[in-house]
Amino acid sequence: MSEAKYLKIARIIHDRIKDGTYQAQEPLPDQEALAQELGVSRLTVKKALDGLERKGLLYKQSGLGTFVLGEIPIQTSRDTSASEFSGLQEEIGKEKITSKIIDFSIEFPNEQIQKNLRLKGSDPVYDILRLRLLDGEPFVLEHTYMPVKLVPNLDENILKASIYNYIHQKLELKFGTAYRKIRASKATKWDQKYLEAKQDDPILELEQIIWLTNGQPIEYSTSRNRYDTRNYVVFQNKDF
Amino acid sequence: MSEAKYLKIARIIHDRIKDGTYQAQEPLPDQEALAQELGVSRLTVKKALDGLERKGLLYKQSGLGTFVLGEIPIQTSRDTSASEFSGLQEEIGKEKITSKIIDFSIEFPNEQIQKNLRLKGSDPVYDILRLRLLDGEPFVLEHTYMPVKLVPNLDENILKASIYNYIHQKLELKFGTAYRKIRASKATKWDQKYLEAKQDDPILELEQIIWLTNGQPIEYSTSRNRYDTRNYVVFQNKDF
DNA sequence: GAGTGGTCTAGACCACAGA
DNA sequence: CTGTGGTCTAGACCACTCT
Repeated sequence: MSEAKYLKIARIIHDRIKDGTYQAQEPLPDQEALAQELGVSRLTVKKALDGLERKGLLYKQSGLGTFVLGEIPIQTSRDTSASEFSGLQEEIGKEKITSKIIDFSIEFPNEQIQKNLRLKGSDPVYDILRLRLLDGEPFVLEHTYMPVKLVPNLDENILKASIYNYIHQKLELKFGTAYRKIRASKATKWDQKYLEAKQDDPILELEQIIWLTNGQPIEYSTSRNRYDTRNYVVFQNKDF
Repeated sequence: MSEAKYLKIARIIHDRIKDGTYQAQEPLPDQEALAQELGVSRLTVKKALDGLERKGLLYKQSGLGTFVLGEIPIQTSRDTSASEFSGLQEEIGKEKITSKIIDFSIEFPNEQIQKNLRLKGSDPVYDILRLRLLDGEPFVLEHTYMPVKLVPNLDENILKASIYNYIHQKLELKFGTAYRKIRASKATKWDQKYLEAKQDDPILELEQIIWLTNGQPIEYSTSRNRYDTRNYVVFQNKDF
């Protein structure tokens, strides 16, 4: 089975919401009817609907039905989901994002990095400082630590392209979970130099640890964003 | 049935992780064994584990087992989940949070508010500006719009206590979904006055729309946080 | 009472990891 | 090959909403 049925069903219903077959604020056919129509069990339909509910496309009311949520007024195309694993290139587009390597070295981790990446002092890490540019304009300053043993043979060509592509496609590693902390902070001298932030410009900072599906921490990083070009978005649903 | 079985099972396993019965990085008993022990079907156990996985307590590896993730190094008690509906009082504690009402009026909504709350121009809204203090120190400046028809009889006593308590317990309304946008911005004169922010202090801003379980928007609000006392946290899991 | 979504079961088969 | 989690089914009962 190449793809789970419930994912196919979810895509079908997703498409129907997008193309207007199911209208905003209007109810979908009930789960049993969808199950019949699509040739699966009701539970499989429910699982598909649960996924779409988490994504914010619909909501369910026990006893009443399943409804299309409709457009979210404050949502814009510039919003960055805080719940995605994709790198900047996949998120925004390969053509638009370029990277400048400011620093790239291999070192032994200090105590904080050891703790965050669950390493010994003798396990070397990459220490990567990259400036990411959007249409040639400074966008994000990323400081990334990764264990060398998990990401062998990292080089400048990969850094200039996409680390995530290398990890996912070449090394075939999969991200499992991430803990992300978002805060505002003052512009440092580096922000002023590389992001071309003014001294009193705020910075939107994201600090995160990413784990592989096998529970190993693979990345500890800090992203400093220009305040005028980026925000993070969270969609929250009861129960989830 | 007062509470779903899978929620009880989840709590039991949660407790076992907390009290060290299941150790970090170690596997839990397999789903079938847990099902036998706890007297439920395997699917019910899986549902409980799925919930704990979303919360970040454990991760699963198909073919291998279910493992305890363990402590998250960068997590602190000050972290505010960006995925909760609770108000400040429930989050931080009734004793520590006080509120000062800066402005409280009823008005007809402008176009933006009409769109965000899905209202007509003739549907009045509350326009509430509150300063929330933590241990007497300025903490968050909240600007909230709510439809009058959904939240009748709001008054200053409620605003000084907890709006969310009133909505949930007195009106018995339930929040269903929320779309939250987090950004950094510069301190305005109001931030300087009420939050006692300096002119060049950054502000951590959260803009959100909250919907009830029946799909009606009940709140559009903007929270301006002092940068040195608050951050938002997102936990992300593959598939979820 | 009728119709909806939520939960739960027993049983089956699949995909995947490791010996 | 064995053991794990992932998916799927058919059928059942429950809680909830509205008429």
